[in-house]
Amino acid sequence: MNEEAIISSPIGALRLVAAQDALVRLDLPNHVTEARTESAIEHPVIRAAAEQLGAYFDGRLRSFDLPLELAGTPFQKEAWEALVHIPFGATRSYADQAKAIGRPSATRAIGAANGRNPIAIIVPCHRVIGANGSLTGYGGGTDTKRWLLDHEARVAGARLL
Amino acid sequence: MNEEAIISSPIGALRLVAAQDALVRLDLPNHVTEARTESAIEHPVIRAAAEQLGAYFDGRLRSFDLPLELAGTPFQKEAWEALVHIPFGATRSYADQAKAIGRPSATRAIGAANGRNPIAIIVPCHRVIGANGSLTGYGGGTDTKRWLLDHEARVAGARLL
DNA sequence: GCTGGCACGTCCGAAAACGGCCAGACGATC
DNA sequence: GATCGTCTGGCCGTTTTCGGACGTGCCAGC
Repeated sequence: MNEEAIISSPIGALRLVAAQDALVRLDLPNHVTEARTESAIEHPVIRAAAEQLGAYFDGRLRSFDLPLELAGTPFQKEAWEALVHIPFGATRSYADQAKAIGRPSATRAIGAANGRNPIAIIVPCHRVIGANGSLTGYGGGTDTKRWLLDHEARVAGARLL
Repeated sequence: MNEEAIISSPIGALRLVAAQDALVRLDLPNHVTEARTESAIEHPVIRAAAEQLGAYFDGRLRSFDLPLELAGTPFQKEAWEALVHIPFGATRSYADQAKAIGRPSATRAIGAANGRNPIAIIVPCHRVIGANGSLTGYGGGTDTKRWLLDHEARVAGARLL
């Protein structure tokens, strides 16, 4: 029922999964075990996602525009929804995100929800860091988190010139 | 995703549900609340089931041949699988059925599993009765259970003539 | 015919454990 | 004092675990 594709990126192989007409999942390299060779991409949503990801890594794209389908608890959906509104190149603390959804003290729950974000990068859970500036953690590994943040900072900075 | 139809029968309205290319559910009258009028049956599996049920109630069919999809726990699937092997017109005790799947002492669990049989009549949980011959119980009501058993006994007897 | 003990998988609710946290308190260091 | 680690207690949704209560039963014993 779900269609799947693996594409390469500067941070490694990414797995994209689409159901019907929406993207459902984007796994980071450390969760992509399958060493399947890339094949022709049939699914329109996956193809669009692949293209936008390419532009993102090239520094040509700052905000994604894709149909997403986020499966989770009501709380998780709210949390992920809040993530999408964090601008490219910016960061927020878990407390900020908690406030944004009207549950100022649910900071730990936010951490847990972000950890379950099914669509990495596009739903930018990497832009959420500790209130003291530490990276705290990332499903794809903190090194990947740092890479993404550095990348966005670099691109955002270059644009200012 | 699932297609559904309601057909009439000598014991009342039956609800048939099919998913993809297999029958998924058959509800007995006492669980069919909806008073929907019968409409044209589109789904091939539902149509086949309706035809075979007609033949069954007419005494022309003794064993069903339909693609079934039984959703349940491993234990339940085993239990239901055992049901299908009970011949038309025959009865077994819950203990018999328990032995048949290699768990001789799980008689009460068998009762519970039969009570959850999603496809009545076709998966003949009505052919299982107490060790002492009592009907004990039936999702569709013991009167319906008795009707089905009488019907099968009658048809089976007639065939012997 | 009725009663009580036994057996077994499943469901359900409650309780506890588990995180990608945070603010405040406390020393320690410079 | 200002800054920086470290530690502590509290916070919150989710998951896991656990215990008890069922239910289409059966058998022995009265």
